[in-house]
Amino acid sequence: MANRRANPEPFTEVTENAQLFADERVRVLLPLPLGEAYDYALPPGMTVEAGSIVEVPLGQRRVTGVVWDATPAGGKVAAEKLKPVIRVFDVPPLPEVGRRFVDWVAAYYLAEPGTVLKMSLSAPAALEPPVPTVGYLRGEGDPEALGLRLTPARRRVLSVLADGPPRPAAELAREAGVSAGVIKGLADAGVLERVAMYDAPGFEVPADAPEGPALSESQAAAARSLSAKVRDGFSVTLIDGVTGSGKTEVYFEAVKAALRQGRQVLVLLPEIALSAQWLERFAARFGVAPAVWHSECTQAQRRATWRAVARGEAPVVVGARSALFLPYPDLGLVVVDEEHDQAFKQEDGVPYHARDMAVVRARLGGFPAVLVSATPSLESLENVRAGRYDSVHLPERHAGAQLPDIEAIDMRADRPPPIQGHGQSFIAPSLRDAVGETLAAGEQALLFLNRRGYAPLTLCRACGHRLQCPNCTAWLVEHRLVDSLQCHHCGYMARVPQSCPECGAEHSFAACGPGVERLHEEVKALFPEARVALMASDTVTGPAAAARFIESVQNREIDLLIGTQIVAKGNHFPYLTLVGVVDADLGLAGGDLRAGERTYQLLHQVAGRAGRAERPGRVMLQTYEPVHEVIQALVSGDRDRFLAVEAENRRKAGMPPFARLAALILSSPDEAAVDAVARALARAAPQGEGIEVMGPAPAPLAILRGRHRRRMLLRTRRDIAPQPLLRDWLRQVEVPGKVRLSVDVDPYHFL
DNA sequence: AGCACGCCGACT
DNA sequence: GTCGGCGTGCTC
Repeated sequence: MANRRANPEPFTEVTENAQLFADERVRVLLPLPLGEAYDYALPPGMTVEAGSIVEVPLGQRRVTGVVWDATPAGGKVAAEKLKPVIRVFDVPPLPEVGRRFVDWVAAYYLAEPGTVLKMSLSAPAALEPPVPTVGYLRGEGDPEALGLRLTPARRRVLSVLADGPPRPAAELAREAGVSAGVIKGLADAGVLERVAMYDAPGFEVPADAPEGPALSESQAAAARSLSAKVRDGFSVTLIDGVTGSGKTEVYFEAVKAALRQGRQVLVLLPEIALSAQWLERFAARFGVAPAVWHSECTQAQRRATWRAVARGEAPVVVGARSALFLPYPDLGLVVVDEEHDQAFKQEDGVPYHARDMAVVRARLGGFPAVLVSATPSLESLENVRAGRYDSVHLPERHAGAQLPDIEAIDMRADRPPPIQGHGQSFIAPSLRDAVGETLAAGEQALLFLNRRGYAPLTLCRACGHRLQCPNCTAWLVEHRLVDSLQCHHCGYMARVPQSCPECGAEHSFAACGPGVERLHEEVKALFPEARVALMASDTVTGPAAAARFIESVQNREIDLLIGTQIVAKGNHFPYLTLVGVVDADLGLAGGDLRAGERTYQLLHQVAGRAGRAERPGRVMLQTYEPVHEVIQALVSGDRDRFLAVEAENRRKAGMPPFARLAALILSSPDEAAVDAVARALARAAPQGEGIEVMGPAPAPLAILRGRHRRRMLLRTRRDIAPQPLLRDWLRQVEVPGKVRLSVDVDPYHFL
């Protein structure tokens, strides 16, 4: 049931101390890639202030923009050419700190300010006044005096309304057990009064939440120190603690401290859509649900949340990275949970890193940022080491549960035997036995394989032809569940052909290597009795499906779960005691800068799914390289030594976090045109002490969506900001329209 | 980002 | 002869 309230909704007050513009010229930043704010004429009688959200004409259309800074002196566009501001929206102005943040992000990532602003204006419907529902109250009119017969139905309506708040007709009719006609009749006669009702945001989080669970000494100390920081302006603290060490409980105390100060709190999660468990935890602690913001929110939810945030009526927002750009009037704490997660790096649109920008937002707003992880990023650890960030260690596992025992299976010695009728198999005998024992004990097992579909490569046995994407330099992956071939890079889909497109041989395709669907097949052959479920992004479509899956595992309706990294994210399965990582080497190939770090983080997180209740967990890693430092680190549990080695390798190689990188990606359907621009860029490359340019080279995905791609990499010493170099560099090179040049500052992926 | 203006193929 | 394809370019 929606919360409603009868107080008037519209926002009309003028912000205190606001500098109202009386000039006839205002600068308006539009959420478009225009390079700069445009000047508009302010019609007589209309007043705006910096941050006012306005509608202006642009060419043939009307767009929403934000009055950006103080009135420009003069301006380069002649006053006669200025078009007038059409209207000012009746919402609070975008706060000063939010505007500075947009400018900061745009400058850092060399993006157009307008494209960054677009992320702040992401709920257009929120700007329009809400449409009220009609509510009914007991009115002045006396039924007797009006000569109205008090039928039992009418009497029930009046008695329902006697005690309380106004209700919409449908609700009132249901409560009183009458038809809508009775209510309408009473209202028309004047016995009931009609009032406008607005959906209340319902995001209020009490500042005096009940006491949480008892904290251990170290947790309590950490909580106290974080809570104290909430009063002390900007700081960054890394909470570094293993799964189950109570990190969430600790930062909840900081949330509570910020709420007590009357300030807003933002918690960023990597994939909010999959974190129903986090929301339950929050609700259990604070008694209410927080405002939620992510890409899967409906238009109505976005509208309500944006509005509530802007009006200061959403004390706690939990969201994906884009929640950083909401118009908080008084943000007082930002928490980045799972701070190492690469999902915080946005790759399309403006490529920004939400963890880093959360720190920037905290600095601009003068409040603390808290980064949380069981496997912190090397960046954050280096910031701690250098004294830029504080850190809090939460060593012990809470409530006596044991860390899982991790072992490596050497696949060279413990080879999976072929299965009749299935060809290759991928589960080593020792893992198979362990799964058998686990199921026999009535416990659950998870087989983790971070590869969607049936097989990563399909080829023709007759001629060796490999099924390739027509638009990309990538193999097509067969998805048997939906009977299609898919490109995981561009979304291309096709039916599996009957015969080889190259040699025409019939039924000649052979699957190479495992995907989760193929693993599923093998598992069904090995454990025909087990109830098996497959969890991948194509079987889990959206948060509701994810919640159903998780629930069925928790209810023990499933014995054996097969999943991609979608299962790694923060789900708690109390009866899961065995995790088998089918291909622990998978992420290590390819020579990516962060391959080792990422694989360690992912497998550590997957391993954490095992044995979280009172049952001890067991984790088995299938590997062809058991001596690899990542595998060794997981098996020995010596995370810090691994990170030290990894950091030392990066330092020696002159790579982040000990240097700065920026990638240039050129793309065009016309290969010659891309190469011409690449050569021109190479000629104009910046030079100097501590500056290095690599490339151009074909990108690892040399053709993506039909566009030829070239990469260049600028590397600078940590103390040299790459942005001025990049700006200077790009200014010198003419880029024809059909060639796209994008800049990725602090790149994470090297595709 | 839209939307218009602008030059080349299949249709009333 | 027009309707319409989407390639370039502008929007205060």
